Amino acid sequence: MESQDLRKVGLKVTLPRVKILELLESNKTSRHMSAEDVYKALLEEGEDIGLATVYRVLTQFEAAGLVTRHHFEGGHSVFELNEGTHHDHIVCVKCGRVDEFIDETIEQRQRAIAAKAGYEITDHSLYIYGICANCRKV
Amino acid sequence: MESQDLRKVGLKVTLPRVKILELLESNKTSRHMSAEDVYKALLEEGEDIGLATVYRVLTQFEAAGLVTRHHFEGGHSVFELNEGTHHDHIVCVKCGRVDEFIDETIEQRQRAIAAKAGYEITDHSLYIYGICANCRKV
DNA sequence: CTAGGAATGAGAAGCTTTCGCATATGTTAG
DNA sequence: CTAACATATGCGAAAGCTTCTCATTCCTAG
Repeated sequence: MESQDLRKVGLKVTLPRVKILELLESNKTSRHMSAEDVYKALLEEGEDIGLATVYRVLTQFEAAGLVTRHHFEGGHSVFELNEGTHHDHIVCVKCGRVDEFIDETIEQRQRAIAAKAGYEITDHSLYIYGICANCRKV
Repeated sequence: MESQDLRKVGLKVTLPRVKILELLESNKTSRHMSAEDVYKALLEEGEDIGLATVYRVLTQFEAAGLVTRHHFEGGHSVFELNEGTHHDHIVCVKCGRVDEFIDETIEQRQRAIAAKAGYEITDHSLYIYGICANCRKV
């Protein structure tokens, strides 16, 4: 029940917010969508939701911890539904395949490094780029 | 001798390219400069180099492997002179300060993760975002 | 030294993202 | 259940960063 999720994080249950959350949860397209992707997907469903609203809602979702914003190359952001567990990404530079992983050792080291440098961590991003098994076969 | 570096990578030796390379190598300001930073620094030196040229030159330097482009939060890029050694970054989200670090444990874990997932690593990027000691004082 | 192709500068244009404001929509008290 | 209020939306305009266009200027090979 999405509306509960929204209420829980203190957001009014409005049609755009519900539709966007449904879309992200439906996972119809990809787990990683740009604001533009979301906007177009909604249009195709016949939902008339403005692009500005998509941005606003995604930003609110991010603030509420429902989604994570990734800064990919090309100067635009993509959003990904949070499903409880933090994870990092390993991306195939040939086919675009994305795998996710978690490594507690790395997490620990990051915290240690930040502490030593005098930073209070707000976020971090780790991307490994490589060629996946499939693409190497060819 | 910068002009040699430029010739080596197949770029004509022009005043803007020399000045920008000198600036990056002089390390006068910071190791990590946005195009705007470079533009302003050149203006202060009395060099009348257009912003468009700065972008063009930095993009060419990137293609030639002289600099690396980083995509930071906030939607802008910063450029860093390549000097052989790999390192990762920790960025202050308030003041934009950037520190660098190397952690062999993390490097090892990354290699292990990639191997397990069947990837052959080509590259990786790790950014830690946080608030630096200075900004937390305020 | 000269000619021709490449690079530059200035401003316009493109993209993503945000803002402002009138209107429409949830929510809550009655 | 309804009404009144605060909040969210939609639209267009605007802001920031980056790229493009094109006339002019600058390297470099001959």
